Amino acid sequence: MFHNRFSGKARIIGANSQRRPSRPATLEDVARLAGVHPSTASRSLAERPVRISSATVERVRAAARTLNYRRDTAAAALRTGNSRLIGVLVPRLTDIVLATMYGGLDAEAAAQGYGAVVSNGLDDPLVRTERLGALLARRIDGVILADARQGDTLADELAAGAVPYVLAMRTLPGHVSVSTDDAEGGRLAARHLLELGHRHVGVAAADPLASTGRDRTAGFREVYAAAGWPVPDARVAATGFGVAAGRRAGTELAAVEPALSAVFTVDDYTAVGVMGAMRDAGRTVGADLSLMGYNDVGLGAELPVPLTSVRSDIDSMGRISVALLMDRIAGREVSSVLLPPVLVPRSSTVPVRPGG
Amino acid sequence: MFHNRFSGKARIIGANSQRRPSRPATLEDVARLAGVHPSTASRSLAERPVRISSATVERVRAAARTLNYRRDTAAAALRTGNSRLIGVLVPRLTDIVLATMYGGLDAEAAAQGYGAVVSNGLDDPLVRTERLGALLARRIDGVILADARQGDTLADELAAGAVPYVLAMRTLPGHVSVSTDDAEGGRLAARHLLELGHRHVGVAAADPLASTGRDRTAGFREVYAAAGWPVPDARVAATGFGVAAGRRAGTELAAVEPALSAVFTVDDYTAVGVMGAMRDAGRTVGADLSLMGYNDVGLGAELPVPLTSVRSDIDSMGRISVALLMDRIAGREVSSVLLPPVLVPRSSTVPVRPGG
DNA sequence: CTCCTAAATGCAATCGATTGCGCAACTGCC
DNA sequence: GGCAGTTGCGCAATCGATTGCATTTAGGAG
Repeated sequence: MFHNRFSGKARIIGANSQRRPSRPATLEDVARLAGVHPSTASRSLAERPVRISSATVERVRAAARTLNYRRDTAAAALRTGNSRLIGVLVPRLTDIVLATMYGGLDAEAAAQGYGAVVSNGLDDPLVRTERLGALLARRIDGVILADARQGDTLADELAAGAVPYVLAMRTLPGHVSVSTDDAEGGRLAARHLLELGHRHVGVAAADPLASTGRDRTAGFREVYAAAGWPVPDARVAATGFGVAAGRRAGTELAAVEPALSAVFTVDDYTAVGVMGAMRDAGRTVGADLSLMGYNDVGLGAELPVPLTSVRSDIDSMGRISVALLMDRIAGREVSSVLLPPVLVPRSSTVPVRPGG
Repeated sequence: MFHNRFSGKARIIGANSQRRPSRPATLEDVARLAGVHPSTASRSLAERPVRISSATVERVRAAARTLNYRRDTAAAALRTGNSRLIGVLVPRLTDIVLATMYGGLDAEAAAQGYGAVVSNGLDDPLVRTERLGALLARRIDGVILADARQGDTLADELAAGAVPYVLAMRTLPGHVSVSTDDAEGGRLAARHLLELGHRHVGVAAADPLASTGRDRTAGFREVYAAAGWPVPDARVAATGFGVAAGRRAGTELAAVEPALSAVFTVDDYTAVGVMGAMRDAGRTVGADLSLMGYNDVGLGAELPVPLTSVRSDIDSMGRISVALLMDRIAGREVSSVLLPPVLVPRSSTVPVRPGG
């Protein structure tokens, strides 16, 4: 909560007021100006007017233009039952991957004449439920759930309810979702490190209840196990997503004996945290330690030691989520979509040292 | 635009449909169950019911609870003229500073019973106008403009219009805003580098049309000029915000002769780009080059060479913006707020080398 | 010139919540 | 017991856009 608005040393400068002029034009104003009945005006303003002479359509549209008319979405929503709003639930927008996805999502929604409302669920069940409730109260036409976790009941509640939805980013069995092929991404990472000769490796698995963390880790371990070098639980640190969590994971993994020659982190930001911890432990990424990230956020390439990562088209993920949701709103059948991952090798991964 | 939804190698898996059950309860349903008139039910459900017996209030609220009633915001908006929605315009949410601000903003808005709708303006006048139009069509109760730039007419249009607004993050003369004291932040940075003995320094100024970039740069140069070591334009690279822009700035600044001993970057992300370019130019941050950022995003501390930065309470900035906007919506006079910046020294800044 | 059909438009109800006004019942006071 | 003032609640209008149905107009056929 926010109590003392001006706590600390925040300074207040200047002052200002603002005038509040006339009300916006209504459909009736437009109709009057065009000399027709409001219903005719309404039909003329439809995307594809039916049974209205083109002359009238033009006259009405001209009137609307001169009056700077904009349809009142609240009134339209009340009448039609469609708010042309979609709700989006993410863990946190400060995660650049989610923010990128939301960028694509927002643009696509706007292109379809929809608005998007995002809320940070903070991976907290109470907050999530509360926020979803607020979205539902707005008679949202659909929901994109980007913060699903295993054991999550919210998705099931949505499935049982009246509101169309799709999952994004993270999957959940039995629900339609748009995500990257995380298991395959994990395999790509594993093959890359194997090719460099790494046998004794660790994983910073972030959140095992999120399909992203779980599947990337699973794909990675699967390949290593098949190659005869299984990765035991002791070398998998599941501390959560984010820089701070990565630091904890790095600290855990730095303590493994004998020392790991490479670490796969299921998220670039988390990888930065791992990097920090490893530095403090005296390891040098790109020299005596190979480090991989995931998602290829723009920043990784500019790090002092550029970070090897696995990339997917996250912007498209947002756009496709919207497209799928639109299909669902229209009552069409939809199927889950998996986006292909691509390995992006950089200098943070190097061949294993003799004896590593 | 989004054309071929399943371009590339995206895979489609499974299939799923969703049932669409009964409509949500209306106020009339609640009234009927409670045995009162809808108007009475409406009054009973108000935050502070007036002229209604407490017994009736209880009965109505119980009915609402059992029916799982949620007020239809579209209908309420139509009747009252208040949508209880605020619009937010940012350059891009992938900027973690903006995303952080939005986090605070969103939480505070929710606490006040409002919803927030964000749009990415992309610093593109056309996109911004279009998006703001879409927000206005939703009869937004207010706007928080976080992407103001010098010469911007959008803010003036808002001031002339009927919709209350406040600027956030960036300031503009004559408009109420909530921002950090950027000039002071620039001065803090300058004093820090001066104390370390740096005389021959450069600035990565990002976007000079954004008050953040401009004021931080100005404050910095002001202190250096006063100390007798003015920073000429040739040592100020204004290439924009972001990692890629930072790389361009870094390339420019790396070419300065004689070599700079320190660089102040007005944004942490941009600083990462500068870092990358400097690495490629053979410079080592924290050794033969001191580098400063701004905003202190969580990541800076975990970089291989932890980044010295200037921090402000960005989350509060979002919350205060909402509080000010609420005041304005209520017709109260409001004043701009400046948040104090704090220097956070880390190892990317070191004393100047002899002869530097 | 009349009749029929189709095209163009008007009429009025409707979505769900809010609120000014009015009526009835009740309280308190002299 | 009567009157003023209060309290609790119902009535009906209203916000702005949409849409099924009715009505008018135009055009073509016979």
